[in-house]
Amino acid sequence: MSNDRKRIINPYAKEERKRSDGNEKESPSSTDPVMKSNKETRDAGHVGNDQEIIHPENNISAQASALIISASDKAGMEGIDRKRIDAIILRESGNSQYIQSARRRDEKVNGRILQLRQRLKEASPRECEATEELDESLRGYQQRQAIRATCVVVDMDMFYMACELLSRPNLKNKPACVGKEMILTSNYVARRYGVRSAMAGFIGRKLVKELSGDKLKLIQVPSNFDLYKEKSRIVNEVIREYDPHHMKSYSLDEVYLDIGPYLVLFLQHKDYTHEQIREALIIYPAEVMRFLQQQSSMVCLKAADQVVFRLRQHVQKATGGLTCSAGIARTHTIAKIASDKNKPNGQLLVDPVSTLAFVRALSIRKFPGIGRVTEKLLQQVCDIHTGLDLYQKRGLVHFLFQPATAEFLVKASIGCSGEGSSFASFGAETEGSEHQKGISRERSFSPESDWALLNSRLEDIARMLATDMKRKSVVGHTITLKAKLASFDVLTRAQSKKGIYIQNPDELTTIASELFAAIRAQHKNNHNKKCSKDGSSSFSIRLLGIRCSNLIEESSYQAKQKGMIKRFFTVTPLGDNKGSENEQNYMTKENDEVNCTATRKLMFNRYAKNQNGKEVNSADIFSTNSSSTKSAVINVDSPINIKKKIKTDLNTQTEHTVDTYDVQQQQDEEANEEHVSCPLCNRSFLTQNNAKLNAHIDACLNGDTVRQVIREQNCKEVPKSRKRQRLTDFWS
DNA sequence: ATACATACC
DNA sequence: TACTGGTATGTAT
Repeated sequence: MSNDRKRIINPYAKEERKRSDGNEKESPSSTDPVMKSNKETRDAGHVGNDQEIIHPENNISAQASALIISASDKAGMEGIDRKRIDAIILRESGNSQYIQSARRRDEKVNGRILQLRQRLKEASPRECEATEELDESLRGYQQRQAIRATCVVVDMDMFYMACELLSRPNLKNKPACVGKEMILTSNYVARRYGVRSAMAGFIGRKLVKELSGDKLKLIQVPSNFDLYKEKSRIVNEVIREYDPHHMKSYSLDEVYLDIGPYLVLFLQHKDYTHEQIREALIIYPAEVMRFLQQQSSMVCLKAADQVVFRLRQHVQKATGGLTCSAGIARTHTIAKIASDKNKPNGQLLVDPVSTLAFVRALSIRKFPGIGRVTEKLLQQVCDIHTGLDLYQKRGLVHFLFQPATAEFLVKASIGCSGEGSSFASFGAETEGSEHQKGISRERSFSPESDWALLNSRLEDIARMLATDMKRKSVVGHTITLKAKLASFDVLTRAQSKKGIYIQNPDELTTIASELFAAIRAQHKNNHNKKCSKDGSSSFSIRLLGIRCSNLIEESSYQAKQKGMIKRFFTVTPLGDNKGSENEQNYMTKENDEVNCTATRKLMFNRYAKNQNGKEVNSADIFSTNSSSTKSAVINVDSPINIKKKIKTDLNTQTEHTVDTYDVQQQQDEEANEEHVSCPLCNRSFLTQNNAKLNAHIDACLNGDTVRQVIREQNCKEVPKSRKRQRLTDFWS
């Protein structure tokens, strides 16, 4: 295990850059303490009850640490005068709303720190020890580790900026960045002045101006995402040749892949050119794992390093000169960390046997998933700063943090985090847990309090989101509205209704508006209570966003919908009240207001009458053979929505009874040849115009039929509104 | 189920 | 002159 323990450090990179961040110092023995007795590490696992690990925030950097973006942890920012930069940032931030909000957030984190310290104080040393059970599971993780380093992360160097530099090479030696109000990325000259991504533009300008003694000015190039997308597409295309099977782009400038299969062909056929390997790779090589295990470790490492070096050259050539950096390791997490080590235009291979030593030497902030806050908590509560600290105090971490968090942290400390995307389970993991959990759109603007204007912005956002959802063919169950006040406080409000999934922009808008109104109401209410004098403080908003989560495939929802509609109508009207288990889900909730079963029976009878007793497959009714009408089906209401409308009708029947059937619409339909009849009212429709049919069914369910059903049910006349009202009006 | 927090680029 | 983004996911209750 120890003979070929060797870390290949960037044998091909042009420049070996000096590092002063202390992460390169010789790491502790890499013999595996998880495997041996953990006696000596146990002692370090508990921070003494009365040990003072509080660092009073007297210096600027500490004060700034959680407040501002002052990462020196970024490539190209080593050895800069961080203190001076932080001081300028703090000063320039002044007392803006933003910085005040950041302070409030930071105070909350400090509160958490105190809370955790208190828990720690009350704990017995015993509780903070690593349990045998924990170490047992860690051994399990380690044993399941991939043996070969085949995971690769390719990260483009200062991507947006580099794209711009292609056409503006003169900016290379001046401090420059992409982005106006918000800096997206900066070049390496600007980074020396502390200018980095996610920094406000005016801060960046001030930094350069001041730190250059007023000699230089930050050049800000507006972003051009079309260009970046195009370059990104080229990069993806190149990288796909190295791993067509699991290559995945994480963002415009980051790609994950596994070169295991490529290595097999590379090693099996030494005479193959890249083109030949690429062709052969389309058929997944069998027994990749076994083959690579049979090769010596050294051979695999060399080959991997060589292949990735070629890949990077390939990318550079194909993009007209964009450089990238890469990490190669046993897991994608380690590869990701490694990709940053020799940036720019470099690569780092972490030998599997050196992985432990590698992660132990890392500052915890380097681990993807440990950000500003977690770093602060770990540092100030547990005195944990490095991967080694994290490992040694794993018992403490388990005691203090939620199980999921603790597991993540401890796995990170032994280099096993994100192991799901390691080669062995890459495919399965990414297929299985790949599905997106949510999708959202949000937009910032200058603080605005005009209600109508805000709502029109909300509608725009809903439309954008609906477009995205349609493109991805997903429908969402939970709708969340997010609003950021002028004070930068963020309020959210969510809603989800059983069995209902949304994609349609109008429905999205409706729900979002309702949620927004609720937020406003609550906010005004709160504010009125606080300021007894006058509650007229305006509700000023600087950001609106909508998010859909609990996503499912559009097609599966369609299938479900069809099934539901069919069941809704085909359940025997004489059956008992219980129905199928599905039906019960949909039917029970509103029994108080409406006798749903009775309603359903009546509607079924109507339906059956119209069909002359012949059973009709609802799928035949609600979809046509046209392939471009996919979306229309979504608009067909689920039973619960129908009931909601019935309920609404009942509640507001006197002034709000709806007749959505449009004369013009009817004429349009009559002018055409091919017709299909509505299952409820028997009116006929174009088969091609699915949207109209669905709109009609919707309207029909809302209007005539339901009204009649209710009338029959209630045995009394429901006054009919003379006024025509469109469906959309009904909803607003 | 939902409000809020954290992280990423 | 102005004056801090957008998207996704996890945690706490």
